[in-house]
Amino acid sequence: MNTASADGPRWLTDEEQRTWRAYVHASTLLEDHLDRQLQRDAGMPHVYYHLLVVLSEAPHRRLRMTELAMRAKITRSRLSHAVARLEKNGWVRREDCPSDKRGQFAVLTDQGHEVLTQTAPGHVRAVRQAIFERLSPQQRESLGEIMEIIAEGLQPKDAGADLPWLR
Amino acid sequence: MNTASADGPRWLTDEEQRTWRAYVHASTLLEDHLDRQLQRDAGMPHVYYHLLVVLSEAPHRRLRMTELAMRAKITRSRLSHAVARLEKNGWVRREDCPSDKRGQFAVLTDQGHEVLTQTAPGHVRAVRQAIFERLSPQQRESLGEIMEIIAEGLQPKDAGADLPWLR
DNA sequence: CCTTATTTGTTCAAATTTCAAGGAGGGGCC
DNA sequence: GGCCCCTCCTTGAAATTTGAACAAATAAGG
Repeated sequence: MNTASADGPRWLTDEEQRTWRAYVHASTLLEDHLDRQLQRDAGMPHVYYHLLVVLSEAPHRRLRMTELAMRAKITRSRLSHAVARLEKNGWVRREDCPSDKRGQFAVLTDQGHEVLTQTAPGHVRAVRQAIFERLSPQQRESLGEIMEIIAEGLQPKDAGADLPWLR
Repeated sequence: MNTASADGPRWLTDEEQRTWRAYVHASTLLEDHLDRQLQRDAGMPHVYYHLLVVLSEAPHRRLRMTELAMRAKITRSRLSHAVARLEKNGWVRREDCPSDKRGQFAVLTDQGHEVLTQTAPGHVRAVRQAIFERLSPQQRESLGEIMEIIAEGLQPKDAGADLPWLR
């Protein structure tokens, strides 16, 4: 007595309920945990750290603002503020785009790269301790598959042109 | 050439790397998605909505602030601000605790309960579409187990007395 | 060329979150 | 009672995020 009503607002089964609750708790605690760990050791929240990571993997460690926003799954507005803050820290630099006068590149500075290499081990350790060390091989595999499915569903995988999820 | 170095900063395997990235993307997109859905349909972000849900499940729809903070996995400070906001909306009311003059109860008002029943179906639909509809039965089961493990690891399950994770 | 959309990135104000105190009450102990 | 320590919750300021609005530049069509 919990599942469906013809077409009405189907509820969640008890197990789905439990699963959803567990997800919310885990993701809340984890993001909190990482934010604190990184704020303490790297002086920035997880989102900012992730921006540096994405930049570090890009060719010449630089990316157009919009591209960076897409890869980090955040809005352009949020990115503008974030980059402004990271720029003050000297970890990122802005550069004009020659071919498009509207465009801006976000560039990871040497200093930014340095912070990354200094703090990456600690961050990785935190992630490993929180997740991988606790899961069986099958669970590790499942988690990856599941998260890719969820992410794909929330983001038009054929995006690039239209990005309704980018506001 | 990616796993370990005796005791040094072990990295993540390529697969762990992919999994972690997928997790970050999925959780970011999902939280964003739900925040927008609820902000639009219920006039509040997901965290606030969750507070109302937790209250609605408590006896007499009331909980001590600290207890509510623990169940919602947020800090007391954050909760104070949140309840102040929900109070302005008329969805939550504060009440003094008779037995402990320091204590406060957060009580879900009828109005708050009304908002919840009105918006719950939409929220549930969003969750179902984003997660359960896309996963196989095995995956649904795995997800629950995995998230419970992660949550448990991040939160001293025998807590109640000491809550270092609560700042 | 000109006009009209679209895209790019920023900015402002409001909302939310974090972090460091702080006020007040409770409880143990002498 | 008096003292000390801990808990409960709030507060204020700074940091971050959101959402709407905007200027500039580009693209598209005629």
